[in-house]
Amino acid sequence: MPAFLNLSQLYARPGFLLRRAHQISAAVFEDECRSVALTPAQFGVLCVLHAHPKLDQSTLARSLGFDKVTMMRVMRGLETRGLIERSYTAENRRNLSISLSDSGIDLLKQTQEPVERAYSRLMSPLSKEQQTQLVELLQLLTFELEGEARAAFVPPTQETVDLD
Amino acid sequence: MPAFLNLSQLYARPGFLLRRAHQISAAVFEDECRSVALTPAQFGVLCVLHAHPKLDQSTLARSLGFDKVTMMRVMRGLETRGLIERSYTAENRRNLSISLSDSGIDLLKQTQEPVERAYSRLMSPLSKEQQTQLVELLQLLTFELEGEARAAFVPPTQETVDLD
DNA sequence: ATCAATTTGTTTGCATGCTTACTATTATTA
DNA sequence: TAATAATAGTAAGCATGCAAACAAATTGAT
Repeated sequence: MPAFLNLSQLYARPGFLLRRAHQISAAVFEDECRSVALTPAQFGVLCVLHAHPKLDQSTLARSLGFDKVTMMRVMRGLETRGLIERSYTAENRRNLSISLSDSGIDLLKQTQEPVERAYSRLMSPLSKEQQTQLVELLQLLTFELEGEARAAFVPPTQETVDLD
Repeated sequence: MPAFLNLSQLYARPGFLLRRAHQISAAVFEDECRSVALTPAQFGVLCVLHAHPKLDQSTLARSLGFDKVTMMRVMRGLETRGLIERSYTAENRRNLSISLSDSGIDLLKQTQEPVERAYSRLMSPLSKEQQTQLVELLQLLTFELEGEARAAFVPPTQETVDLD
C-alpha cells in the first residue's frame, strides 16, 4: 500500500499541473480575446469551419475532441450571435450542415492577432527550445492516449480547398 | 495582420494540447478511481485536508487554485457523502473550519493505489526523462504565469495549521 | 471609536465536459 | 423486405470553472 501523497508530490503531479496550465491558458486566451468575446472552444469551431465548410455537427465535435452535447451548446451560442448558419441537408435529413456566416469570417479575421498575442503570452516563460519540447511532449502524450479520452479526436479528412 | 491559423497549426498549439491533455488526464483519473468515485478535484481537497486539517474554505480554495464558488460546491458533495465535516469556529464566525472525517481518511487511504495507477497510465507514453521534462516545463510555465490565473494558487503554510 | 474597506461564504447564471436517455433517420443484415 | 444496428441531434442533469452581486463578519484607517 503506497503512503499518502503529500502536498509537494501533489503539486508536482502532471494531473495537477495540466489542470493548472489549462486554467491559465484559457484565462490568457479569453483576456486577449476580450475584444471579440470568443472562448477557446468557440475559436476552435470557427477555425475548423474556416478550413472545412459545411461539416456536420458530429464531425465538427470529433475534429476538436468535444462531445456532441458540448458541441451543440457551443453551436447555439455562435448561432445566436449570427457567426454560423445551420441547416439540414436534403441528402441526409439527420445531419446539420454548419457554415461560417460573413460576420463569422470577419470576426475570425479580427481574432487572429489576439490569438497570436495569447500564444506569445502563454509561452513567454519558456525558451524557443522549451516551447518546442513542451509541444512535442504534449503531442506524444495525447496522440498515444487518444483511446483513453471519452470524446474521440478525429481531424476532418474531407477534401477541401486550402484557403491559406 | 497574421494569416488565418490553419488546422495543423491549431492542433500543434499549446492551448489546444493542454486542453486535450487535461481532458485525457481527468478521464484516466476518474476511470482508475471508479471504485472510490472521486474526481481529481475531490481528491485534491482530501489530500490538502489530510496534510492541513482545519483549513477554512477560502484557504483551501487557494491551496488548489480553485475559485471559492467551485470550492463550495465540491465541499457540498464531500459533506453529503460524509467525507468531511464543516463547522464555524468560535474565534472567527465567518470562517468555516473543514476537517476530514474518519470515513474521509479511510477513503483517502483506499484512493492511493488508484491514483498511482492513473499516474502511471497517464505517463506511460513518456520515458522517465520525458516525464521529468514535462513536469519541469509545466512547473516553469505555471509558476511564471501564476499572476495570469483568475483563481490564485497559494500553498498552505505551516502557520495556518499552527492556530490550533 | 467609528466608518470604510476587506474577507468569507453564499446565490445565481453562464460556459465547458461528461453521462444517460430519447427521437428521428439511415445502414445493415437476416 | 422486415427487423435490427448504428448514427445525428436533442434534453436533462451532474461536476468544474468563472463573474457579479450580496449579507455578515472582520480589519483598518482616520
